[in-house]
Amino acid sequence: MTESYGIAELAREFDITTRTVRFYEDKGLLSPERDGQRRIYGPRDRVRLKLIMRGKRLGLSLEEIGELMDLYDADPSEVTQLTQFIDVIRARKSALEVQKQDIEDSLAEMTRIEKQCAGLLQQKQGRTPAVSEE
Amino acid sequence: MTESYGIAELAREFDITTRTVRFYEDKGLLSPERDGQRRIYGPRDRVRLKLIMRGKRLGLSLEEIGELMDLYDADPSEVTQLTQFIDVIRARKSALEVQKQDIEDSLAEMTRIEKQCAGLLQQKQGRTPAVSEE
DNA sequence: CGCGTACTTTACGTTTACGTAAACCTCCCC
DNA sequence: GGGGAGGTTTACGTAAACGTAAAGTACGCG
Repeated sequence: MTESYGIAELAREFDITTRTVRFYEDKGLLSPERDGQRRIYGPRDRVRLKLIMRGKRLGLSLEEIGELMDLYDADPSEVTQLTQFIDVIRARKSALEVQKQDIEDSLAEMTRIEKQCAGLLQQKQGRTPAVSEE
Repeated sequence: MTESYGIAELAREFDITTRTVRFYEDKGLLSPERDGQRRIYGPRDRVRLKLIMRGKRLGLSLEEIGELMDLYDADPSEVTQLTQFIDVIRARKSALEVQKQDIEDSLAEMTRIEKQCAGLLQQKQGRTPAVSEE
């Protein structure tokens, strides 16, 4: 028997609201089974939700996330589809490379500022290790 | 004499609308000079706009971008401010590290899929290197 | 049976990040 | 002096991603 979850359970795990989970379903990103009127989520939904959260952290829209997940489990049969498919993936990849570069630039700047601050702190504190009292 | 730009000029360079540029000003992210009623943008505004665009590519909100830019040119005088400042920067950095990891994971997956596709393409095309004609 | 807990649908509200339109300057040029 | 070209303010519109509230269903329990 494959493991399953209720909506509250899933929401708790990913630290989102049940409203959000239903919203994602509404947008076609999730498609849980039903037990009567209740939603039953399986492992596949969990994986998808994990991908959604990662996509959000990367700043993707729900629509983009959906397209990406479609890519993940599509298997293109035609050769022309296949080559188009590869093109899409390469485009997505190079977008990610740009983003990665942006991150590295940002990290470098912040590290620079951080060190600068550390230097200032040394100066200012110098012979003042405690919080002025005593 | 320091170089300056009109709003349309700046908008063109960053491939956004003038509406957007004014909107950023409204949100306090830019603060151009004025020549009569016209806005005059200097090098500082250009740099800021570049930072804004990078922030957007990283999925940050305009508010977050503003806070970050405040960090960039703030210089905290008090020691307590300085240490808080460093904490904020470190938090920001670790968020970026998470994002970087997300990107690397995504890149890995997409590369996997890409290779899988390339393999399929080899199979299907096999002895059909050209586009059928000739 | 009534109560609580968990879930459901329906629907209007809210924030962010602009788009789009209207109506008004203002300088330059023929 | 009548246009443009480029800029301005004011203001209403919109898409995305949920929040929030209302009203109903379904189940287990003392």
